[in-house]
Amino acid sequence: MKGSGEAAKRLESFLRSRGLRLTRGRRLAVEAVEACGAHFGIEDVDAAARAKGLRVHRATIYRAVPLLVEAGILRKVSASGGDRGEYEKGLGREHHDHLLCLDCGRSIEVSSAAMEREQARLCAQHGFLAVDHQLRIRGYCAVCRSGGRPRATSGPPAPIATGAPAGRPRRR
Amino acid sequence: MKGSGEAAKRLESFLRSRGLRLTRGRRLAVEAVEACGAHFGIEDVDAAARAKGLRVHRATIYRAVPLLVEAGILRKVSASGGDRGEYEKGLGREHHDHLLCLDCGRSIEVSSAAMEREQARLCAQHGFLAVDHQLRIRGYCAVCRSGGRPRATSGPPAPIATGAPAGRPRRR
DNA sequence: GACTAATTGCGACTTTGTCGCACTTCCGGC
DNA sequence: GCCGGAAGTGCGACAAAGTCGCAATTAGTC
Repeated sequence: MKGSGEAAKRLESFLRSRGLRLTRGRRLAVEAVEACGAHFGIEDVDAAARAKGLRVHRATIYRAVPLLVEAGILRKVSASGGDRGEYEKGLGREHHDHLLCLDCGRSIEVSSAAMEREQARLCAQHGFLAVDHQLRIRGYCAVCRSGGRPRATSGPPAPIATGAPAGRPRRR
Repeated sequence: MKGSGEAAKRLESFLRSRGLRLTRGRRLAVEAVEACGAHFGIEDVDAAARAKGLRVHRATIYRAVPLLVEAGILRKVSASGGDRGEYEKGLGREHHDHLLCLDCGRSIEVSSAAMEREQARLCAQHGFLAVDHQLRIRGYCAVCRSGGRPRATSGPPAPIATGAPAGRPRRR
């Protein structure tokens, strides 16, 4: 329950550097985010806040999250389908890509120096200045391929996850 | 205006193989898609259909498009921000990745065998069976970097595009 | 041509996200 | 410590993107 330290500090200095205010809403947003799993959407942050008894309005979260991204506390990703806005914590974690299992919904994080190099080469070749990038490979994970696990189809979404809160797969 | 041939044929055999029907709605959806640019959303398909005087309901398009994806006629991508569902034609075009310019909004298609190889290696290493993948690098294109073009910020979205219909950038 | 299950059209509804605006709170100055 | 003004919040209304149930229609089959 303590560890918000770093993120909070980062937020504060970011806000200061931009002449923005460190407010209750923004602090609570960070707290709520801390309580989220590996990948989450804004609705999850909202839910986490509510679960912790923090009173912040949805609109405030929507307004705070982009700041957290700018501050480097969060990263915007589209780990799953890529439809709704999704985020992951970005502090103290190096860049990684995602292998997304279409069966159990799990998302495996991987990273490859060779890949990074190749991307850099591609960019250079096109005179493109990269800011960030995102690779998502969809397919079937080793566990599901060997059929050793309950499928997402018909049944609970397979509890084993990168660390997500509880239920990402729900949609309506 | 003629060329729907291939896609239509593909759709037909796909539907047949799945015991689904080749209906008016699905045919019109393909036609409308043909009229779209390189990257488009479902609303664009709808608009294209309307523009061609084809009467298809939005819901029908929403139902048809996933089939077109399954049939390999379309590919789902999140070329731009990655928020709303976006698609591109997938027929007869080999896989490519996207360099997305944050300034002019253009999306440059690139492909790299080395990258594909590295991805395959990564998957193998994790026992992951890839179905498809998507790499998106965001940053600034050569044109914008040299400052030679009107910026998206304040002003029309830079007409030079990968071939998109007309107005993707609009939101609300 | 008749039959039947798949599909469509339609509108209502949900979800996700944004906006304007009055009220509150932060924070630098005194 | 208190003040003042601007930044930020809460709120509800709204917009866009998607989905759903259902009656009417239609593609295929016999």
